Amino acid sequence: MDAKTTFQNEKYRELLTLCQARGLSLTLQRKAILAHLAERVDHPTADQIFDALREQQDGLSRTTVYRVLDTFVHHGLVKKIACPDARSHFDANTRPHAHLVCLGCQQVMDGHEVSLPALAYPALTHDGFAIEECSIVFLGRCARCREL
Amino acid sequence: MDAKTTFQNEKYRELLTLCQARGLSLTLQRKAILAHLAERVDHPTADQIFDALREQQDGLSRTTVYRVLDTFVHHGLVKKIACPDARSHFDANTRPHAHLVCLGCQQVMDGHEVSLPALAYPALTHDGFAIEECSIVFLGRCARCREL
DNA sequence: ATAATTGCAAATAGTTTGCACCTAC
DNA sequence: GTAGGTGCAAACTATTTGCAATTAT
Repeated sequence: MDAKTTFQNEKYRELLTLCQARGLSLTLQRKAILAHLAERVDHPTADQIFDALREQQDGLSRTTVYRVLDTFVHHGLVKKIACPDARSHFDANTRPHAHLVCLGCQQVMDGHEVSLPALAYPALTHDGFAIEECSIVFLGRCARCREL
Repeated sequence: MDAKTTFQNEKYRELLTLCQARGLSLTLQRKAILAHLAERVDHPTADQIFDALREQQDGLSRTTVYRVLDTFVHHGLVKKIACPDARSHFDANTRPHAHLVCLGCQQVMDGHEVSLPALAYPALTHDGFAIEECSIVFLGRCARCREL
C-alpha cells in the first residue's frame, strides 16, 4: 500500500466518521460515493460519479447520487463548486482553496500552486451584504487540451 | 439628466461602438439588450433580461436573447458569470472585478468594497495548466434577505 | 419496528438547435 | 440582393419530485 492509497483511506474514514456524527445512515450508496470522492483528485459532477459507480454498484440510481450529494453538501461533508459548464462539481475537501477550471474539457482541479491571498474584504459591506464565503476560480486550459 | 443616466448612456454608446467594430449588425433586439445591460446595476440571467424586455420589445423571443448574449460573450462585449444557482448571469463590465452573490435571492452584484488582491499565481502551472482568467465570487446574504 | 433511504418514472428548469422567414447593410 | 439574424417549435441536458418498495439502526 503506497502513500497515496493510505491518504485516500484516511480521507474516506474521516468522511465516514463525519457522516455518522451527523446521524446519517451509512448506506452502501453513500459509502460508495464517499469512497469514490476520497480517491479522485479532480472534482466530478453528479453524472460523472454516477457513471463511474454504476458498474461496480449495480442498481445504483442517478437520482440517489444527486440526492446523496445534496445531503452531504447540506451537512458540510462536501462542497458544491459553481462552474461555467453549468453542471455542479463536488469536492470532498471543504477547506478553502482555489480551483482550476479547464475551458476545454471542463475538468476541475485543485490550484495547489496558487497562493490564496489575504483577501481584503469586510464581513459586512456598507450596503448590508454579509459575506460568508469566498470562491476563487482560475479559468484556462489544461495541458491535454492545449495540445489539441 | 442626472449623472447616473449620463453614465448609462455612455456605457450604452460604448457597447454599440464595440458591436459595430466587430462587424455585428445593430438589430433592434441587440440594441435593446445592450441598453438594458447598460442601465442595470445587477447582473441578470438570460431569462431575467427576456422578462424585462418582452413588454417593451413586442415579439422578442427567448431564443434570441440567449443567442444574442452568446454572441456578445464570444465577441468580448459581455462576460458570463458562473453562479451557484446554475443559471448564467451576464455582466457588461468586462474589466476584472469581484462579485457578490446572494444565496437567498440569487442576485449578483458588484463587490465594489472588495479590494482585488495581487493574486500570486503563475501564468502556467507546473502541470501545464495555462491560466487565462480569474473569477472571485463572495457568497453571502444581501440586506433584504438577511431581514427575512 | 420504524424512520430514513432508495429506485423508478415523470416532471421541471435552463438552454440549444433546425429551419423557414425577415432585415440590416 | 444577400449574408446574417430572428422566431417558433421541438429537442436536449442537468436536476428535482412523488411515491411505493427497501434497508440501516
